[in-house]
Amino acid sequence: MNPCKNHKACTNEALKNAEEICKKKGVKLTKLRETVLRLVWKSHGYVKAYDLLEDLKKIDNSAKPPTVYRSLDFLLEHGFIHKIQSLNAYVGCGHPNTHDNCYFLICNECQNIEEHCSKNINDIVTNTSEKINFLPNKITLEISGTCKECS
Amino acid sequence: MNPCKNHKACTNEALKNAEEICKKKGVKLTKLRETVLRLVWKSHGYVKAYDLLEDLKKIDNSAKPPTVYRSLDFLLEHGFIHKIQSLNAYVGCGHPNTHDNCYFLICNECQNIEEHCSKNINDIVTNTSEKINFLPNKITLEISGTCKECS
DNA sequence: AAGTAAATGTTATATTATAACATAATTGAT
DNA sequence: ATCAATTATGTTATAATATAACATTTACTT
Repeated sequence: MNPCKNHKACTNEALKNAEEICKKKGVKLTKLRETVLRLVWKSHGYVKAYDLLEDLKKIDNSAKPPTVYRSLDFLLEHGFIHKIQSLNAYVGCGHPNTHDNCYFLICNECQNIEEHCSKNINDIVTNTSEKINFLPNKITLEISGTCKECS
Repeated sequence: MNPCKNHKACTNEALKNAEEICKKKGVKLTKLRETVLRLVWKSHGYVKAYDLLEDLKKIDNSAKPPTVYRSLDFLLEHGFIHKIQSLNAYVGCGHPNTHDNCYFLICNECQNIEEHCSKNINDIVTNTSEKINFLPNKITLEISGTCKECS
């Protein structure tokens, strides 16, 4: 899954997108936040907060849990990463301009995560919910299984 | 949401179902497991593991985290409860014989959870996944929002 | 009754995340 | 440029969630 030809390019694009969006929004992608985003993007797999912390410590030994969680919070808030609830893990967002209607395919073998967006699925969920007068706010859809390459 | 007329009846039915299914499967719904299941069913809302632990301690002061988690594991394994991944919480399953294709509507106001099943949603997810040769194994679909009564 | 498997008890610790307060950097108004 | 305010980061401590490892008890099988 996600056999990207050139992962450095993926990462750089993600970083560039984040920069642009921050600029547009008037928020700051500080050095720390950028570093954390880069670390999240070290692969197309998911990363765990305390693994990020270990990675950060290699750069700045004084890093502590809040260092990581604050950056993660910022990155989540602005849609540069997503949290995978079923794994307590984080993954970079490949299309941070439109982070609606997303769901995640999680390969149990290679740990890679593919983010998909489907207005279709989103509409069905929304319609079904509204039929019973439930007003949906946030949809968490995570599908674990085995990806093409691993099966 | 879930304005059940008689929650005692809900609970008793859940307990009865669990008993029957255990009998059929040849597994044991021990006193402890039954107690935990009853505690999970104290409402239609979700419960947190350490709240259950507090509840259990009122009955048996020697209860400890593994006491709760082991029972939860058993109840999860046999489909008597579900884990709500986005909340790290647990909720009773209202129809434990057929716990496929389920998703959860979580009201942010009243904390109640309604479990729904839709072969429709499940099929769409499955088809969409398979189109890209992803073999789905487990689908986590959790929708938080506001229920009819709370909106 | 003895042996085995399953369940529970118990201690300790791992993992994930946040609260609370201190300091530093940045911004914006004067 | 300076001060005040805001934002970001540093730091210490601890809360919240979950499991590992081993001991004991209970239940089941023969």
